[in-house]
Amino acid sequence: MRFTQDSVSAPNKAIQIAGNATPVRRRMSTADRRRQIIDGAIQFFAKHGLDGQLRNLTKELGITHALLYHYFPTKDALIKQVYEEVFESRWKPEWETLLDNNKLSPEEKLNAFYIDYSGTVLTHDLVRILIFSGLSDHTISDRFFEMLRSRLIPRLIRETRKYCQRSTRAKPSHRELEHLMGLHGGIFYIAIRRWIYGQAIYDASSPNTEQEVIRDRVDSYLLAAKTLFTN
Amino acid sequence: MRFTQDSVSAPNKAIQIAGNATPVRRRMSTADRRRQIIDGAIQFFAKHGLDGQLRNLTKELGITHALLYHYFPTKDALIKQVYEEVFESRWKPEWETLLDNNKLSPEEKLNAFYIDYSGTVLTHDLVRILIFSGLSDHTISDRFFEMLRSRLIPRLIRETRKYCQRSTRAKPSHRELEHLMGLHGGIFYIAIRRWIYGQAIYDASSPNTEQEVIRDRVDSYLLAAKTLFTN
DNA sequence: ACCATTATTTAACTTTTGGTCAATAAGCCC
DNA sequence: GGGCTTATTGACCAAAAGTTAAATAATGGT
Repeated sequence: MRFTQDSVSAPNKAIQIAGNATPVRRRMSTADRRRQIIDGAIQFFAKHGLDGQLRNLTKELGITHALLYHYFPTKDALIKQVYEEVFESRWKPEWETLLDNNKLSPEEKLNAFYIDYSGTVLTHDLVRILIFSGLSDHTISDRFFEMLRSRLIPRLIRETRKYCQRSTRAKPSHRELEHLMGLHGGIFYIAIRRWIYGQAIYDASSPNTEQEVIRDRVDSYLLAAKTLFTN
Repeated sequence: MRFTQDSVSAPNKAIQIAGNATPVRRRMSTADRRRQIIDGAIQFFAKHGLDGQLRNLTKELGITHALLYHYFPTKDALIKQVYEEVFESRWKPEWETLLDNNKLSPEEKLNAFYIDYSGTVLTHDLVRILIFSGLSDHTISDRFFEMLRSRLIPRLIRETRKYCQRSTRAKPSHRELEHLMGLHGGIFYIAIRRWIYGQAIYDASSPNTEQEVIRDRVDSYLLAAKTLFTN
């Protein structure tokens, strides 16, 4: 009886040899292996930083580090690919349509947006890689923040004004922007504490605490905006 | 005419040979050289991370990397020293006495505290090293946050309650703490944008904008606290 | 069942980098 | 000015880590 890797339990997962048995050389399709490497690299670099050693990464993947060079000419190329994947893929255009939806109130929009944003962007891999990037060259963090600035911030300001019943369409003032940054940073700080400082923020008891926290943040923001910017 | 380094413009600054002339071997006192190395290391590690190469650090200082080992037995020893200097030395006990001062109103205290905190803690070197530490082992960030948690947070909560005219002395609720974290994170985010993302936040026009921003943050926080926690 | 393709590995090379040590010479004291 | 102390250097080592090249062996097609 022959054991091809395909007939085994884990169909197309990495081999992850526990240390014994079937040191069979597994041959994946280029696309699959590439995919696997990138996914592994994302987690790996998010965890150990961009200085993480390729030999360790490939060990986790169950391949030789030399194989990496069959798929990526250099470490930097791999890192660049990781950047692309992590950021390009997680930006949701729906956020913009959500914030433009006329059927919803400003507070509903802001709450919904930040809850979803927190779930998809403020994630272990993305936040850490974002920070790693920020600490070295700013290329990624710049690009990411630029998306924020051009796509989201204007809409968030607009909704804030709507909430305050201000009808102006003037360019956002420095003060308005900073007030928003206060909210944004307050929410981002949740991710910092969790993924950078490694704090366990919420007691396991209530699973939806994060949403409640975000709601409080958003409500506080709007409330304060009203007194800061009304009349 | 002989050119001893002393007779030259920069009296006790590093040599920083531009590439030519007087490759004179300069001999400093142990204390001075040590000081210079530590100061340089703080900036260097803050900029390039703890993985920065000693040879580059010493090149900036104008010395050989071997000399470093005359002052510090190992790279870790140097890093540890950097930690000590940056963190141990910048914590102000005055913050606690300020927040305990009965002559001041809660809003005055919070404003004064966060403005000073921002000026001494939320600084290029400290913030970046803090984040670098958080990304690798949490030893430093843990220690730092613990100071915050035990010394400052209780006082900040107390003042917030005082502002809301709540007389309870109960253990801060999760919600109260998170509300405070919203403020704290909002202010920390100023530092993130500036020192991690490398953004130029304030227009050069008004030099005291940061204080105004912080004031707005604090005021918003207190305002929202009133409606969140009153009655 | 065999062949051609190419994914994968083995083994090497090179550069980087923390660390050591004997030799050198700057500054101080007499 | 001569000599002592020790700050400073140049040369070197070994391990770590990126990169390359040739050999090996799955896999798919015929």
